[in-house]
Amino acid sequence: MRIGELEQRSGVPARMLRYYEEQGLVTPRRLDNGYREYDEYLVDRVAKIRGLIDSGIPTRIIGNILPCLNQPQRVVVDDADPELLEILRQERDRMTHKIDVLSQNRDAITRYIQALETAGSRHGTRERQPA
Amino acid sequence: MRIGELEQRSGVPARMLRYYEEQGLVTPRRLDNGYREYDEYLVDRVAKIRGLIDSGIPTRIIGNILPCLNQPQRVVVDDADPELLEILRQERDRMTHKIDVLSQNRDAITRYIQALETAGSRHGTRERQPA
DNA sequence: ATCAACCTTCACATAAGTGTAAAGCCAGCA
DNA sequence: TGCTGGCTTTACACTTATGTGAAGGTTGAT
Repeated sequence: MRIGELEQRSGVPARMLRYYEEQGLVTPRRLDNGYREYDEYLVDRVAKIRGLIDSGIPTRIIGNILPCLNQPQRVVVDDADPELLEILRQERDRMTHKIDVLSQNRDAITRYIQALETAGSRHGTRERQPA
Repeated sequence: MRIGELEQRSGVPARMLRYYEEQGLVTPRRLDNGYREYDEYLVDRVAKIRGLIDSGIPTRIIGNILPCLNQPQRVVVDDADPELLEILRQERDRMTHKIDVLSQNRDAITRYIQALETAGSRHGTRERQPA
């Protein structure tokens, strides 16, 4: 598909898709006329990239972990580059840490919201009911 | 405590502490001589701020959720600003989303690492043993 | 007096976008 | 045939967020 369709289907603006290509995160084939041609699986791929960037993973790192996310569960490289392996382990640990931080803080926010809601309803304020 | 001690104890460089103050995330009292004076609980606070920024939460948002993290579990505002409440709910949901994205991708990385390790050991490569 | 820790301020750096102009491609249609 | 409109291309510049470096000055302890 071309860039416009991918924009529609992935929700990622064409402008960003070109930017991500510049950053080496996606490298679509080119048609004879120079237009970018994207494979089907890239719809999910670019959504995933968005999520990762949004979660504080820099593009430089995302480039490294992309091979882990191959749609057509492709060949794991025969012999592992030990440097890459170490990068992956580090990044896995960093992600675990982010998950912990986010969980803790989300829970704190949740408790705070509940306290506010309780306080609000005690005052007769209109609040959404628990489901 | 002064900025140097906070730098030591929180691991956040003094330069950044001043920057976060500029962004309105911490507002230490001032001594007569103009030096910043930080309360004890800010040691944890600034570490939390670091974690949140690192997890892709912009400072503008962090400013909003800081009240949720009060050390001396302070007064929940008597009447809830419904706008703030909505911001909090949105941010809670966004954080949940980030957690999901990170978890999924971390698991994919973990599987990939294991595949690499297996492939490596099959080739006689030296690898760390499972504990 | 000297020296480290602190102050402000201005400037620079990097990442991740975002705007947009000027041109190329192509399908439909008079 | 040639025009029009929509999609696509590159290229250059601008913006915002998050820092970082360093100059030049003040404070306080020894």
